[in-house]
Amino acid sequence: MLKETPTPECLDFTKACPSRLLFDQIGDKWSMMVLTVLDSGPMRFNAIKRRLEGVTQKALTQCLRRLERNGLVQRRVIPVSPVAVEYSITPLGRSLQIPFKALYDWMLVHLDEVESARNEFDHRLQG
Amino acid sequence: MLKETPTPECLDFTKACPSRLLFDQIGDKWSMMVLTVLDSGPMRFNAIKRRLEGVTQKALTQCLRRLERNGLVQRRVIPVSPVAVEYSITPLGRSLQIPFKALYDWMLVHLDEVESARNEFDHRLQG
DNA sequence: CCGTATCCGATCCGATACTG
DNA sequence: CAGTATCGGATCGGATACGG
Repeated sequence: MLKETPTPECLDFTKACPSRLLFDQIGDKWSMMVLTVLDSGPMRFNAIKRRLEGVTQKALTQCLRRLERNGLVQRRVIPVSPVAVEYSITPLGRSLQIPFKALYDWMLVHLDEVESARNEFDHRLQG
Repeated sequence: MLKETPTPECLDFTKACPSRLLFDQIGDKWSMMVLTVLDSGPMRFNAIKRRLEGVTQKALTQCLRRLERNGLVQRRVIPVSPVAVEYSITPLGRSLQIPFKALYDWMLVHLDEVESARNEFDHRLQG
């Protein structure tokens, strides 16, 4: 399975860039909000669902599975009837909140700039 | 256009969460790598394309347009023949690199943990 | 309550062809 | 060189129905 060797100035961002391995998993619509919700404490499935207005059961299930698979969330089945399932954030997931909050804060600070850039761009297309 | 009022404990993350307005725009496959590449200096279209192995012309064009629209990248047409187009990172785009690098560094530090969590999860499904 | 299974339309994405 | 236009397959995402 020989691979072509990229030239030195042609870094293979596709496969080598570690950020891909993260962004692919948590850059989706709900992951970060789920982690934020769980950061306040363990919560059951439908409780999370109620906090994320607009999420469907399917989407939330897939999201929680992926977070669990990546070690960011823990799933615990409580054997009562009907069954209860409690989700909680792991230490790994909690540590991710730090860099994510930096991104979140950047957005709060620069949202106005971004929006005016969008308006200007969209206006140039019309004018 | 009256909206239903969410209960206090039911925050409307869908529409109110500012992180969505950012993640939707730069959480895609190539945006962050484009910004990283441009962080080293202005570059022409095909030069960027060569640095990002695997990107198609269509994907790169769309990505650069979106970054330009959000004020993170500037596009400059140089009127020679055949036409040359130079892309450069804006101060706004450069400032985004700071929180992004925090996320990138988190990944470098915790990649092993994430991967072993994945292996364990995938193995539980089989076993 | 907490899912899984299925269907189906919308959307993405790459490949290809063409243009100034 | 730097795009635009178009097409078809793959994938996403919601709605619905059903099961432990």
